[in-house]
Formats: sequence, C-alpha cells, structure tokens
Amino acid sequence: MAQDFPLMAGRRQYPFHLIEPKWQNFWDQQQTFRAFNPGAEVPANHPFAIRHGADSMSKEKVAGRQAPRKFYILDMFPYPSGAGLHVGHPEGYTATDILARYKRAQGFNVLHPMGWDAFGLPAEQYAVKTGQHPRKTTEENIATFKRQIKSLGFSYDWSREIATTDTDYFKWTQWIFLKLYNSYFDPHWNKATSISLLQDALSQQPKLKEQWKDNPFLVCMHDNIGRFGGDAARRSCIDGWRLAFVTEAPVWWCEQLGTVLANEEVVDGKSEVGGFPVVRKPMRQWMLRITAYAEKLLTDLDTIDWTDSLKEMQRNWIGRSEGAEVDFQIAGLSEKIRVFTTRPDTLFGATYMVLAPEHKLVDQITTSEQREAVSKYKTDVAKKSDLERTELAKEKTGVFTGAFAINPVNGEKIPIWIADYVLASYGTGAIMAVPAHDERDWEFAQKFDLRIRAVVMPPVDWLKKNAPENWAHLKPDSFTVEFAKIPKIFKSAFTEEGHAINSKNAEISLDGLKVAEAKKKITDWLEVKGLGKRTINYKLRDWLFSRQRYWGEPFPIVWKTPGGGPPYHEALSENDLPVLPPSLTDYKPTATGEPPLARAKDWVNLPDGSTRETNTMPQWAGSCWYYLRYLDAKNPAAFVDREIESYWMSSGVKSLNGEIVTSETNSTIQGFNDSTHPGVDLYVGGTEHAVLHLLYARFWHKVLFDLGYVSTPEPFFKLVNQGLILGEDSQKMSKSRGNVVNPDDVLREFGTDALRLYEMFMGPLEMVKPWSTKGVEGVYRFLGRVWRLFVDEKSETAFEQAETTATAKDELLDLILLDGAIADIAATPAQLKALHACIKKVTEDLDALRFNTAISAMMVFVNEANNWQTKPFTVMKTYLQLLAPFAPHLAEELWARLHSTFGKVPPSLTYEPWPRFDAALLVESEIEIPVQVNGKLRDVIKVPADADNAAIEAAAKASEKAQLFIAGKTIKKVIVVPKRLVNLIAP
RNA sequence: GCCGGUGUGGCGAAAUGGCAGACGCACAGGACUUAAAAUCCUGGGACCUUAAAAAGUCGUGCCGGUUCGAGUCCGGCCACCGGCACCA
Repeated sequence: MAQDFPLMAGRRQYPFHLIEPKWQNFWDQQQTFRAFNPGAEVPANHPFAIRHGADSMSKEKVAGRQAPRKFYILDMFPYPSGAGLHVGHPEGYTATDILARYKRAQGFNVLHPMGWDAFGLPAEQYAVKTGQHPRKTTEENIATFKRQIKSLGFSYDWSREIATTDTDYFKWTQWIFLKLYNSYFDPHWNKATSISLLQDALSQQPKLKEQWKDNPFLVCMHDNIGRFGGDAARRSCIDGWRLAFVTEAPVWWCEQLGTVLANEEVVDGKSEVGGFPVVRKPMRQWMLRITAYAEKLLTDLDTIDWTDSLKEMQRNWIGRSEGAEVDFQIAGLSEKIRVFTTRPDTLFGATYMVLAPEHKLVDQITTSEQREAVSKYKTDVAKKSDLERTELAKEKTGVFTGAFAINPVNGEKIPIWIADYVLASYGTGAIMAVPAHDERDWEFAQKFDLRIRAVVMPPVDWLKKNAPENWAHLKPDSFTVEFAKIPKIFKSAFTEEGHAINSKNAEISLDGLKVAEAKKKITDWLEVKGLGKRTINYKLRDWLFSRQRYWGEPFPIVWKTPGGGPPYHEALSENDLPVLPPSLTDYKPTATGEPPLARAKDWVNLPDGSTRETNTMPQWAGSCWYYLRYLDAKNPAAFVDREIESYWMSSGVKSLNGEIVTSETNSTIQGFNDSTHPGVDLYVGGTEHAVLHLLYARFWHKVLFDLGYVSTPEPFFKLVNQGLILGEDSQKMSKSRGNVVNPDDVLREFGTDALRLYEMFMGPLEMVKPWSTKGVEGVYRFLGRVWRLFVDEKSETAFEQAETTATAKDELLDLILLDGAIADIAATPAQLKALHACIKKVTEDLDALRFNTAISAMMVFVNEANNWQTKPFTVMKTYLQLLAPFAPHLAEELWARLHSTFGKVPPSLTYEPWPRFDAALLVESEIEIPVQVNGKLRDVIKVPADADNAAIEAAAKASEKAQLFIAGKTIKKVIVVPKRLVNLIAP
C-alpha cells in the first residue's frame, strides 16, 4: 500500500492507523469542538457543559461576563483547488489547532472555524472548457479538501462551515455591497455615513436639518444646492460620494482572462493569475472608495499586533507622503498647472516642469512648432504597455511642449516638458523639476541639458565624494550664485539634509534653514499668498471591484434609462437579495466583450424596462468578511447577530456606537495568561495575503464599524504569517522540480499526529524551512517512544499477530494493554521535577507560539521517563495533557487507557483543565555555578541554592582550576551574578 | 535603489547580556539478534596535543566599539530571502 513512498521499511511504531480514525469519529459524534454562542443551549452531556455548566452561555451569564471568555482563532480559509491539499496548508492549520486545544483546556470558549473561499477563476475556466457548471466543480473540490482536512484531526467546529459560493452566504456579501453603495465617507465626521443624509442635504428639506446641522460639510452641500438643479445633476453629485461608485476610467484589461483586474492583481505588467499580458483600457467599472480610508488604514496599524514587516508592507502600499500643492501660472495663458511636491523647500531650484503625457492641459499649451513632436511622443507612450514603460525606465525620454510656466517664488520662466517618468495617476500628474535635488530630475536634466540650480548646501563630505576636483573651491559663499554648469562639477543630485541656499526673494528667504524648517516656512508663505497649500498624497488607488466573469457574486444593481435619457444605476432593496446568477450553457464573455451574464437576456431584462448589472464581484469580496459569518453562520435574518458579534469580537468592552475599543488584559482566571483581544485573537496565514486580502478586509470592517454593525475598528488583532515550507532540496516546491510533498502520503506512512508534530518541530512558525522526510521519521519515533512508555510491549506482539487475521478493528486495539510499570504510586521529587519543568516550558512556549521548543521539552521528559523503573500514574496522566494539543489522537487513546485501568480520569481529555506548574518543585538544593577568570570559563562549582554572594565568591576563589589562572596575580574585582556566575578579575 | 527579514556544527535548530550548540536528523561505536530491521545505550564544533584522556587554543557572516563578560547591545560592511520600485 505504501510502495510509492517506501520510507520506513520497519514496523509501525504504534497503531496510528486505528487510533486516528477512532478518535476523529469520537469527536465528530460527541461534537467535541462545537463552540457555543451566547444564548445557545449547551447539551448537558457535552464536555463543555460538564466543565462550565449547561447554562454557562445563557444570555444573563454572557451579559454579566460570567460566561467563559472567548478566544477566536482563525485560519485563512483555502481556495479549494482541484490539486488538493499541500503540505503548506497543515502548517498554519496545525499551529492554530494546537492553540485552540490549549485555550480550550485553559477554560476559554474557543471559536475555531473553517470554510471555503470557493469563487474563483479555475472553476470558471474549467466550465468554459467542458461546460460543467462551476458549482459542480467547486462542490467536488470542497469535498476533497474537507476529507483531507478532516483526516488531519483539526478541532474545527464544522457546524459553522461556510462557502463563499453558498447563496445563504453571498446574499450577505451582496448586502454589505448595498451598505457600501448606500454610504459615503463624511469628511467632517471622518467616517462612513448613510447616503440618505447627503440626499437630504441636497433635497432642500429643512426639517431634516436637525440630523446634520452641526456638520459643516453637509451644511455646505445644502447651501450650495443651487448648483444641483436637476435630478440628474444631484444624482451625479451623490454618486460622486458613494463608497461604491461607477467610473469610466483606464483599467487593466486581460484579454486571455476576458476580464479587468485590480491594480493589486497586476504584477510586472502581467496578470497575477496565469501571467497573461494586460493592457490599459478605458471601461465603465465599479470601484470601491478605499482611498477614503487610507489614513485610518495607516494609523490603525499602530493598534494591532502584527509583525513589523507586514505592517511595513501595508504602509508602503498605502504610500502616504506629505507635501504641498503649488500652482504655476502658464506664461501667456490664463491656465495654471498644479503640481505636487514633497520638497516645497526646493521651490527656488525648480528650473523646469514636467507633465505626464496624459495630462489634460498638454494639447492646450503645446506650441505649434512642438505640436508634431508632442503628439508623436504621446502616441509612442500610449502604445507602450506598462511593462515596457518600466523596463525602459533606465533611459529618460521626453519632449518640450514649447510652453513656459512662471515659478511663483522668483518669477522665472521655466520650460514645460512632457515625459513618461511622470505618472498621470499620482498626485496632480505634473511636477516641478528640481534637478539639483532629485535623482530623476537630475537624470532628465542631464539628458536634455536643462538648467540645474543648487538650493540646498551639501556637507563637505558629500562634496568630496561627488565633486572631487572642484569641491575645495565650492565654499558655501559661492553657492549664492547660480551654477549653470553644475553638472560638470557634481556627479549626482544631492537629496539629503542640508541648509537652504539660493532661496530668497523680496518677501521671503529660506537661506540657512534646515530642510524641515524651510518646508514649513515656504508652505506657510504659499498658503498665505494663495499660491499653494499643504497636501497629503497616497499611492493607494480606489479598488476596482467589477469583473467580467460568471463565477462570482452578481451586483444587486439595476440600470434605468428613463425616456431614453442617460442611464443611471439604482440599488435593489435588501428584500431582493440574494441576486442569483442565471444559468448558462456558455460561460465565455460575449463576442462584443460583455460579461458572460449578458448572455442571459431573460435575466438581464426586467419587466419594468430596467436592466441588471452584468458584472460580478471579484474573488476578494467573499473573503472580506467570512470571519464575521462564522460567528453566526446560519443566521437567516442578519449577516451576524449583534450580541453574538459583540461576544466574540470585543474583549469585553461593548462599543457599538463608535468609540475606540482598546486591548484589555483581563483578570487571571486560574493564573493563566488569559488576555483576550478586540477582534480575532489570532489569525494565521501566508504572506501572499499581506496586502490584498488583509487590506480589503480591514477596509470593509472599518466601514461596517462606522455604520455600527461591528464592535471593533480592526478585524484581526494578532496576525502571524507562517513561513513557507520548501522542498527537501531547499527549493520552492513545484511540480516541475518534482519536489512536492503530498500530505496524504505522509499521513499514510506516519499518521497525522506525526505530520502535525513534525511541521511544528521544523523550526519557528514564521520561518521559511525545508522539508525533511527523515525529520518526520524522527518525531514519529518520538511518538513511538511515548506509546511504549505507556503500553505493554508483549501485548503489542499479540496485537500484531491478531492484526494479520481479520479481527474487527475496535477489538484489535483492546488487545494492547497498559504497561504494568505505570502504577498509582507517589511520584519521587525527581519525577515531579521533570514533569513540572515540562509543564512550565510547554505552557510558556505555547503562549509565545514557540511550538518547536515546546516539543523539544516534551522529548526531554520522555528521555528521562524512559529510565524510570515505575511510572507514577499521576505524572504520566498530566504529561498526556501537555502532549494533547500537539498529538491529540495518541494522547486521547492513552488517556482512555489510563481511564479504563485507573478509573480516576475522565474518558476524554479535551476539556480537562490545563495543568499548572508548581515553581516550588523546580527549586534545586544545589546549583552549578560557572567560574570565570578574566571572562574565560575555568571551572564549574557546586554551591547550595541558598548560598549568598559572599559564599559563592569564597567557593569560586577556592576552586583549584580557577586558582591555576590566578596564581601570581591579585584579584582586583569579583563579579557575582546571584545563582548564575562568578567572574574573577585578575589582570 | 528603498523597506523588512535572516546569517550559529554535516543538516533543521536552541540559548531573560552570564557554561554557545538544548532537542531532533544524519553519522560512528556498542548491546540485543543466526543475521538484518526495529529497539536500547554511548559518542561527537574545529584545532593542538595524546595510546586514550586531561589540559590548552580558536569558534555564532566580516570589521570595529560598549561591557568584568557579546550569538545577544551599538556603529560600519558583506551575502542570501521576501516586498516595493520613475509615487515627485
């Protein structure tokens, strides 16, 4: 049966093949891992009721905070691909499972759910090829994934299982979309607000003013009502504020995939899925206004417990930069060009200006002499894909427009160029170029021989390096004149800190100021003069939210065209949900490039003449809120019940009205570290979701928070990325390399307990680490040692003989007997010490997610217990509790055997209270103290544990070995670190 | 280029500023066995000595610093991995 995986020629270490299914069935039948919601009836015979009481989750107890504390441990749910599970999946899942079991033992009410991120392109592509409905493919794949995951023995509450493709689920995805559609981000209240307030403000209904009279934004909208005369104008104004809106904008179109993609889904000019080429194309698309949340998404990172690298990735993605917008008058025209700069202090050094080729004023300002060159350049740039545009970035290109702008600080006429190194999509699509102090501008100026003027004085060190021949002559004074030929003196732009020079006019002087001071002074001046203002820019773009696909959530939107006028969109009501996709036989986009849904004419055209939106939502939609649906997975009336949400997502602080919820460390029930946190207590998953999923989900959560549907501003309090598991050759696992390890094979050969334990023993969870099948054998042998510590080996021989005949499996296991050397006797101090050292280490390591060292502590215990003649039942029993989170099947089986022999333990251990260690038992009577002479180890001495410093010092000085090194010298100083070390200084 | 992470035996790794290498893998020797497998026991960073040991010297990517004492803290490099990348 295992010919294709001939790793262990030897006999099976222990009958995991019988034990593991046995306990998985037991847990299923007992519903051991069911998590109970507030108000839920806990069956009296359920182990949770036995530990906490059948009424423990009554609404009264939850409200009075007498219910068990919650702990929410979440895995990133998988996309159920046809390829089945990968060894990377069980890594994160095992880590969370261990924590879930540990927290249950500590008395928490643990929520540990699993589900399926089931919308997605592969099922649709398969449908295009074969005509098989994606739902069927998806269901089959889910079945495979579920079977594989269940065979790993994770303690999920399967009663909360969800798939994003279930109508009962995506009904609520559509519902949340309606909330986005029907909200705007209020700049005064700084949060998402019902669009009806804005509608009221624009509809001249003074009686409604009560709701918003303290809001200057709404008052202003109301007072300017004259600008929105007609319905259409008012509608378009409102649509301009919605968090979900339609725009005709250049988007990434992927021909092969037949759909548009979000910025985030385009990598190096190719689609992230499939690596197909993408092109910019103007199309009418749905967008979500995530940019309104840029600041909150950035600042709230400080309130959550994520790794620095992950936070940094999100910060970079959001890309906040502070600076100023400055208006430059165009010479001879009435138009102004606004630029964004982070270095307003260098305004005096702006010697030319560059517009993006797509800038709307380009054609207007171009002179007739330059018209041909400019239009040729624009065409060339438009032809280039973004990939080419970045690839060719080494060499700057550009064309002079023939026009000039006036530098507002010194009245100079500076040439206006266009160049593709300026992006239309960032800032204002135009820059002031300061070649002396910006690398890119420097390069461009070099190439086209434009003027360069230094306005920040570099330090001498820099001059030595970058103007080696001339630096000595470049005294600070000499910078008061313009250097037309600075390129010949300097080697590069100076972009660092320095003092301003060359920067004064009749009204203002920056000379001598440091960069930060100069920035402030010039910006203040610009603001006073009305020439510019402080601005913050973000790299974050609005989220392109529509796809031309079949296998996604349809939008709950219809389009109306009254009297042949321009079409406008309208939301369906909540009662119309869910909007089901039509059934199709052909899943391809239409010949005209419309989404596949457009093929279903009967579905698209409604009786009242309106038509349905035919785009669908991207795959991210379902994963943006799945962690909320788990809380109340079957609720037909709400996406999640408020009280239930509040129990699981807040750390005991109720806040449904907007105030900030802070992390709270709670009292110590049982002396454990039992702090719970706002939101998901622990979220584990791969780094591949560092920006996309985690940013989108935070965004949706914040909108739901603003609208009062959830009680925390952040969804995931603590987040850990598990490291990638590489192949045995330390390369990324891939089919082409042939180094892929299939968990099914490992399972068959070693069992799931060994797989789980190995994946945790490989190294720190978040590290990248190579697979080693030999390493699996190692932990497998360890589990065998544990087994043999408990069972009678002679009975095992009988078992093995019986196994070859066709005895029923359950009876087979009964042939194995407990080792007679385990007895109900008092433990020796040494035995207690071994146990309690293990309890201490495992407990502390679990709190810090150090699974590898916790396992090593359990190995140390077994190595020692192996030498014991008789093994005290109480010690062995407690050890099983420590082992249980890691190797739950083996632990349950041995626990049950202790139960049947000694009768003093409950039949199942999942809800048994986690053992506490007794520090008094760990105290040594005699301790070893290293003795150093001049910092070098020379001896190790034994002293009584309670010896004082003087006694330790005396013992150290008496050391013969140490004396050898002191001989002939005088001890000048003695350092005694109590209970740690002595250092004798004798130079 | 910028940001983040990581460099420790043959390998995966461990070490609140205090005995570097716990635990495991691989390896070597031994016990058991007709034999092998499995199991159990023992050994092990390098160098120098030695019959063997003891003793000694060196040793956590490189260079320097702080300290009685540095894998750990500070400064400067190098290499590898991940992310971003003409974002003004």
